[in-house]
Amino acid sequence: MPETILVVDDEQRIIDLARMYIENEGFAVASSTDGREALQKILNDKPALVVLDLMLPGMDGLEICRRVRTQSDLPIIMLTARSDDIDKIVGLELGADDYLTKPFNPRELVARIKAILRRSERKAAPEAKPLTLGNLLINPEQRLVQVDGVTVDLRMKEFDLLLMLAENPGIVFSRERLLDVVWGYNFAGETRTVDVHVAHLRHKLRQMSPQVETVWGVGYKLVVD
Amino acid sequence: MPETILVVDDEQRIIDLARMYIENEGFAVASSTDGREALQKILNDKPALVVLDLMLPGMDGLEICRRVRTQSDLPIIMLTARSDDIDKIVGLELGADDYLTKPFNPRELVARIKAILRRSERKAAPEAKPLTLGNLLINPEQRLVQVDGVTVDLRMKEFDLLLMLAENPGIVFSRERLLDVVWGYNFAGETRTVDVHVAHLRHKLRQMSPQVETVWGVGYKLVVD
DNA sequence: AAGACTGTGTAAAGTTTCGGTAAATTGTAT
DNA sequence: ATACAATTTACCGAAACTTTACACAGTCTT
Repeated sequence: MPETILVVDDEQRIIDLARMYIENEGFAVASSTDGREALQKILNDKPALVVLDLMLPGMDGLEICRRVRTQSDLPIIMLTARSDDIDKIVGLELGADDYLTKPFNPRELVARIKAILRRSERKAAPEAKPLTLGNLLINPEQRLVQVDGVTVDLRMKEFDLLLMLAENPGIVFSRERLLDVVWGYNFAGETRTVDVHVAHLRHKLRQMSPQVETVWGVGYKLVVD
Repeated sequence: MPETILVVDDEQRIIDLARMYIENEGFAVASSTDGREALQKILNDKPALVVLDLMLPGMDGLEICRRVRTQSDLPIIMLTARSDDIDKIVGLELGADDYLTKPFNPRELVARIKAILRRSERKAAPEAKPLTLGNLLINPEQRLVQVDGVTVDLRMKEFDLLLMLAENPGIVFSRERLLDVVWGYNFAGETRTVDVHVAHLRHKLRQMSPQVETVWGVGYKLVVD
């Protein structure tokens, strides 16, 4: 399921233009021509980012920006008609993430959307410290795995899966839970996928002292013995 | 024990960003989003330097700066949203040591922090000392790179990229992270840009013993073997 | 012990990512 | 303004990885 970008502008023409380019990049687009309605949609559609015109009927962009900011740090790109306005907005420091003057280049808009999402999507990596479990060593920031000092090559999903299990030894995770965490909450595929990666892990980590155990009918856990 | 830099800004996003790069240079980071709290922390945490946003809730940056100055000559770098403001501040002569306009380049911020600390004569943290890794030599001050004593011509981005990787050998960096550090956090472009520069590096540094490795689906790292 | 259900292993199909080349764009110096 | 250098974008084919499919093996229930 693609991420949604909410575009708020009183000119339908602008919305259509933006929609064309944004959808072309694989995002979904929601839109509104009215300030109040926009606030509603922010709550309902849970957009990943809002493109917000300064001048709006209902409630102006500044006010919306301010209100959103009291609630969340949802990324906002402000559109203004005159470049003077940018100084004004920036001066107010109400926490928009970027600014663009009309007429804007749609490609530029898309580039900035991507840049901001790239930044804000950075997964909070809580534990970056190396981790030892029996003869297993995991260094998250190097994405390095060793068993008895011997480096084992793991692929991305294998590593993420092992890390998840190893950070919580003994804890049972359902396949659904593992999909949520390792694959992302919007993963649409089969839970069986997890099984395959567990199989790969077991195969590559034969010599590992903590073992990936199956909890029948429930999921998997890592046991340290 | 590392020196502490106190970062004061009302936007948590900015703080997080600054923290990432400053800590990466071996400093500790304290932070505050509120003016009054900041004054407290200056007393408690005894920072070596303060990065201070002009606009703040609680008490604005100018006032804090003024108060600190009555007590000590703790180095201060002021952040402002508009370049106009700098003239204003400088006019007030309240003795900040440097100024930076938002959006700022995090590398630039770090560079100025180091410059000021160096100037203020305490033995500053990890200096821009030459760096050796296998048969690779990097001298950041001269922006000089040698492999087996043979100088290699690198372009600006190539050098910055290599330096980032070489300062943290073994650590995996996502393209996003590299864009943030080398290109600046408001770079609005493709992540693939990184790939091209990595390709150039590999081509120019065939003989280098540490190698730039691809971590599939994640990013790049420099491995020393 | 049979039947129903859950998990494993293997391989093929599908998808994404990456590296290289070249073209387009931007920046810099003449 | 023009030429040259550096950076960024575009695109394709290859490689790496992921997911699906399916037959078989194991486990639990009655």
